[in-house]
Amino acid sequence: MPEGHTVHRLARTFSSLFAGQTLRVSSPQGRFADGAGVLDGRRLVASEAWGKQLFLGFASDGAPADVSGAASGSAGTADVLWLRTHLGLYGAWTFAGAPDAPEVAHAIGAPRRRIGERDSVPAPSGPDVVPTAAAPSDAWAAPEPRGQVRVRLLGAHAVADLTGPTACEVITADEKKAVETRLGPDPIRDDGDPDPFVAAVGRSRVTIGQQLMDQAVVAGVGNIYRAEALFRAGVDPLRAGRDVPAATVRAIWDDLVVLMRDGADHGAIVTTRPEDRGAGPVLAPDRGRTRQNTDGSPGAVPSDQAFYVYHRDGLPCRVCGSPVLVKELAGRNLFWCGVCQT
DNA sequence: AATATATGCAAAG
DNA sequence: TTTGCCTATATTT
Repeated sequence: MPEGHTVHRLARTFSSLFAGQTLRVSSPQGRFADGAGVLDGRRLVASEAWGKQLFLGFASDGAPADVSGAASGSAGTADVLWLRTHLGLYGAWTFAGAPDAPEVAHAIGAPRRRIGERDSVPAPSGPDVVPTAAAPSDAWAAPEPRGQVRVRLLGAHAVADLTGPTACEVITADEKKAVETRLGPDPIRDDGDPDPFVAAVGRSRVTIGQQLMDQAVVAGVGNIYRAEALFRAGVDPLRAGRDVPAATVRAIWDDLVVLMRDGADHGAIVTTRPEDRGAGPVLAPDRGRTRQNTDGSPGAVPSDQAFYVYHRDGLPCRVCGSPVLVKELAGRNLFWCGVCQT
């Protein structure tokens, strides 16, 4: 459910909460017991995102911290093990922290009702407070895991719980490289290169709508960014990629860079231009569906005005007024305006 | 209590 | 192209 912006935001959150710390790693649910045992007691030295993949690098305790993950080639990278996670449709990380922990969103991932403020619990002042490498400035105990927690990362002043991931495994640097090799460029990453994206779209008869969802073509785009970027570009999702001018494909990339980086910064997807948002409450009847990523702080834009076409089927197009269309394509709902997008 | 739904992916047919 | 999987939440029976 999270698209790439969410995962980049997670990578930043892990850096700010746990960078350089020796972590206790466990699997309360038990399904990741082996992997947790391997990582337990190691030090977090890197936190990276590529598309929807999150990579957390763990060095054996005592290795120098290098959370940028940039110093490849230096001694010490060899013994880094990586925790690769992918949230899939329902995965989510939830966080809780001591009062002195950096402020983070309570939950990042699948839409979750906010449970309240931080789930921090007063220290039991008993002997069973888990000691951590970097001693917390004051006593703090992590809350009990709630639900099916596959992995729990416990640091000096914060805890992160993962539920419902579609992927969760410990891999080597070589295996990480292999995963990255089959991913397309990521518009959020500084090293994201538009050329392979433009080339891939242009050489295929597969519809541009499907190609935007193909993580080997472009990494991090999901159903919302696909629908919204194509609307903003005025491109019919059902057009064959090779029939879309390269300059238009390149413009879509440039737009994705802006939209997705903004999403990563703010924690919410907003694609509407101010002039296209309704002044008052938009007539959209509430169909009981989540309209927007709920991670991070709520943006200034009401969630029912954040999108042009995503989940707006049957409602009037914000630009031309004709009803927004929906169709199932390759198992996912595709939303678009049949008039504005050609 | 059972069912429907979700911003995803990959293996099987 | 279809199926299976991972989970929490809202809606319906």
